[in-house]
Amino acid sequence: MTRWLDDDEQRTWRDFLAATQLVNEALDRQLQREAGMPHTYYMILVALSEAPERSMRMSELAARAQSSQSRLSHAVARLEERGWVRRRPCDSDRRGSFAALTDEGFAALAAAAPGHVEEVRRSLFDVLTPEQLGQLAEICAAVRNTLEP
Amino acid sequence: MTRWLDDDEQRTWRDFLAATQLVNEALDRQLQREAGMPHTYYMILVALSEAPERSMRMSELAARAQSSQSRLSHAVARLEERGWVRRRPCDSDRRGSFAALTDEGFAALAAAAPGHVEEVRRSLFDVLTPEQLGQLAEICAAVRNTLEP
DNA sequence: GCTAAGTATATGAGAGTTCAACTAAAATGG
DNA sequence: CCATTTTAGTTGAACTCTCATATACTTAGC
Repeated sequence: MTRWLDDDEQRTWRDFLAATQLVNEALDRQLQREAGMPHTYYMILVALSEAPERSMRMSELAARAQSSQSRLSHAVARLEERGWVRRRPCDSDRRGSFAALTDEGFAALAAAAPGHVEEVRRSLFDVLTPEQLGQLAEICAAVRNTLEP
Repeated sequence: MTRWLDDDEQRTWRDFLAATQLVNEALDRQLQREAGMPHTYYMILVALSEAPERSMRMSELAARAQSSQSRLSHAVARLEERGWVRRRPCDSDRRGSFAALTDEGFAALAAAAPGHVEEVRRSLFDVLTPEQLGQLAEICAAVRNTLEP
């Protein structure tokens, strides 16, 4: 009944798990060490920094930062404590709220970005040939398009 | 100074993050829902099940299950509470200890495996062409060989 | 309009992870 | 040998994540 993985598939799967975990751990450690934040927080700041007025509705932000709403809510609470983000109510829909990046938050992001990009290159881009990078792009796009709601 | 990512690289990077996260979340949800354990626990059980006598030193187990020692220690404590794993001291090195999969643990693993493999296929293997799968295998192996200690 | 259903967000508890510190036992090396 | 350093493993605290639930508002249906 079950279509088990053959040896090749097993190896691919385990390499996939190992590789993606290694990349994610490298990212998280670098950001935690040099910027005092986890990667998920960094993604939230990035998303906000790219929005008009550096401000966005919470649900929109959750989507862009690839976060669940609950996770985002907790995270923004912490970011607010640090003064990096501020929440404001939404006028047109009184259930909603906006999260806005503060100047301090933008500064923290700007300070973190170079080290982060370095790490991204070190742990992924520099490891692959240009051809492999192209292949990876297509593979990830395919997965994303299939799995994303 | 900083070599920022160009637009193509940005897109690749974000697709990579999204895709790997989607796969990991799918795995974790499936296992949590149908087997009551996170994927990290599953990996521990798998590693043990493949060892001689279904038993292994903690450090070896940490390496095989891609876990930090601390994480493993906590996890095995929980697995012990469930009766899925048992710890025994090591004779030849009295600092060390073995973790052994119990029959109940093996049964839990056997019960979880089919649904898990299904999910692996659904969220990754079935999405890709055979060619892409080969490419992914090489990419992941390259990353692993570079980043792994 | 008024009720029912749906949406946007928050919140609390429980569980897992990390990091730094700690214990204990081996290996190293004068 | 004895002192130092390394290794194996555990532990507790702080933090993040998930899941279920709660709240407040909005939209639909009648």
